[in-house]
Amino acid sequence: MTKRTAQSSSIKDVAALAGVSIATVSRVVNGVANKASAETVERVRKAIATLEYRTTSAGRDLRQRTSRLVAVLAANLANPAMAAIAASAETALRGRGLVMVLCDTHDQPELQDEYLREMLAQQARAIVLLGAVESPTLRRLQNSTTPIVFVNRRNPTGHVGSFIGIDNRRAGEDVAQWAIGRGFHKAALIHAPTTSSATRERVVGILAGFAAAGAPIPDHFVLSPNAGDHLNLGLQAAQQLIDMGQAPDLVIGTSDLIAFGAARAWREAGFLALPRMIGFDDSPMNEWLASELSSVRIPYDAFGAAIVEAISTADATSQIVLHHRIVERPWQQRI
Amino acid sequence: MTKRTAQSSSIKDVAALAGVSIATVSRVVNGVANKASAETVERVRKAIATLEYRTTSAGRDLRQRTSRLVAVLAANLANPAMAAIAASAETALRGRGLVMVLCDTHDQPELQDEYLREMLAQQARAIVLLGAVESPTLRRLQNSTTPIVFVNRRNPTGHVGSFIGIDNRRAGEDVAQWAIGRGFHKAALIHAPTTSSATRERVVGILAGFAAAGAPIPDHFVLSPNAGDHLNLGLQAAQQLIDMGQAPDLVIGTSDLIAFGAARAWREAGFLALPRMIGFDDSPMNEWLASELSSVRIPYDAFGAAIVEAISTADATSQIVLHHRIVERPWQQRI
DNA sequence: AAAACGAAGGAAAACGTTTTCCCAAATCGG
DNA sequence: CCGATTTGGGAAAACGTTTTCCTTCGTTTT
Repeated sequence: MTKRTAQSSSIKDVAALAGVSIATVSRVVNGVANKASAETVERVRKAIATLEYRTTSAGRDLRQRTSRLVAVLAANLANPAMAAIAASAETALRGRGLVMVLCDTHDQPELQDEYLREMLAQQARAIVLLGAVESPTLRRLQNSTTPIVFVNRRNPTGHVGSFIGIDNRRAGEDVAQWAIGRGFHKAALIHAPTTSSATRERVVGILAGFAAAGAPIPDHFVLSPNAGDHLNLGLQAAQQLIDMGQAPDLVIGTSDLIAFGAARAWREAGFLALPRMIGFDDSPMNEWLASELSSVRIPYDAFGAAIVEAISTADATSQIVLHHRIVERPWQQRI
Repeated sequence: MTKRTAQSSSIKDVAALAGVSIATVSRVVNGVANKASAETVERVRKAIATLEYRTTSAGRDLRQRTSRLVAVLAANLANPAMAAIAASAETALRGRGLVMVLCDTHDQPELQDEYLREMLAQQARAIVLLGAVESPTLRRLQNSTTPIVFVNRRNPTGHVGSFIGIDNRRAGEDVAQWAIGRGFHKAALIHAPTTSSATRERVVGILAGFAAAGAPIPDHFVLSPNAGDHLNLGLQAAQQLIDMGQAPDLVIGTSDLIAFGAARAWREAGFLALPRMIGFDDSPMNEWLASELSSVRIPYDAFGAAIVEAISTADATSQIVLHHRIVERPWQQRI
């Protein structure tokens, strides 16, 4: 008689069991004030508990023309720092009743566009670009009503958009000061292509920092191969340095991955003593896996809250600056 | 006059523009045969392109009582190997028009339950448990119609469920054989709690392998602390070994993270020469970051396709065994 | 005592699809 | 050339919500 399938129950079942209309159930669920007496609320609550009722999101989304989904489009999930930020975002979003959909754009404009379109069709509540790349659909999205948040890298289309990240220029300067203060005088800088604002600002900061101290990095110590991911990029740049017979006393990578790649070059070349290295991002695994790499730590755990704040506020140009700090790891001199 | 807001267009707009009914549009979109003439299809196609129409998922989901969402509940996203599997899953699912929702359960039953309930309310098409843990809701889900796939770890509730992973027991035996073949005779085994089938089977395989060769690992070389994550677990176990004055010539960890933790213990204790180590999983980063760790490689890239296959088939007990192989990395003897 | 108001709650519309019935026209089999 | 089948397509129901109007009381204000 009653629909007793394995299917979960709907608001109608709850209404029937509680002896009220579905409107009332909805209002109780959503906590609308002054719309139900204490006893009614109680009865509805009990019915909900009995039937283990949970709002079906499709119905809600359809009616409200929006969903609980928040798209997080990450440039590279293989980067543990990005994965850590994504994890932080997921926790924070859930705290607000939102669901994270995570995609890896592999830094490819076409893939990013495909995801953007798909997420619009899903009526995503907001879109978080964790390392955005310039692309047509992104450009067309500027005047959409869907909140877009740029994390780490600024809006690459030239328009100003909501941004969350550290002060990269300042971080670069800090690294330069740190290097000078520690007495390094033959630093090499390996950086990724400056298409991303993060890399660009870091490079500018580093060079400015050295220049201000009267110790500029010579041109032939600044390398920027354009091949492949950051790991291979660091590898190739370092091989180039080695081929040139250069022996820097410090290698600065604009990301930790670059530093990892560089380290591999020296290892493979058979060097026993690697130059000291410093990178950016400092993933949680560094403490365990890269115990000799110093790094500029970005506060991954703080990103989640910042993202939630950014998508909650109506301001599409809000800028949230998170604080970085240099994590210096001891240098193990091998005998 | 016409609804010309920033909102995206609906099936009605397409129908109007193409001069057909919404039913026809729907059929064209979904490729229903024998329901529209070639010219009609063409007209509808053009209208769709003009309006940049994309099906609103809420409407479809509501009608079909299911969604395109596939929930992936990972036990620990900080583990690069899990992140790699998740990335592989995402790509494969997208190829089938499905959307991945990624959650981190932190190996906690309560959190896993919370996610399970949420995903059921979302009418998730399927649920992928990437490292499941025993929990009440999971148990109650046994007779649900939603496909559930267990990856890496088998169904912890005792019921048999769809499984994807390597042959862990066999992998354990392979490691034992490898160790014996390489002449190690003072191996230490550090393993996580055997609540997970993966760990359990690996341990059994390893011990059986050594025993079969007449070279069993002595009890006091088998350690299984129960504190914290795998990194700390490895650290503590290794510290214990060091405190006991033991100097194994090989450390076997049931996961790479355990090996990383163990390595840290020796480093922090000031040892210049670490014991050789072998772990399980072999994340893509190992090649760069852990160039001396040998490991049993699981084929991360193969997981995506396997997951798609598992959730497509009706068989709720399908078992997909992926092939592992030992990646041996050279041992750099430091002078 | 009348008027005004707030509280409690129901009826019904609307959201965008898919899909089941229909029906008309065209094609086919004999 | 007639009945049967196929092809092409429309009308409308249904999916599960939220929310806008109403309506009915009971209470407060004049």
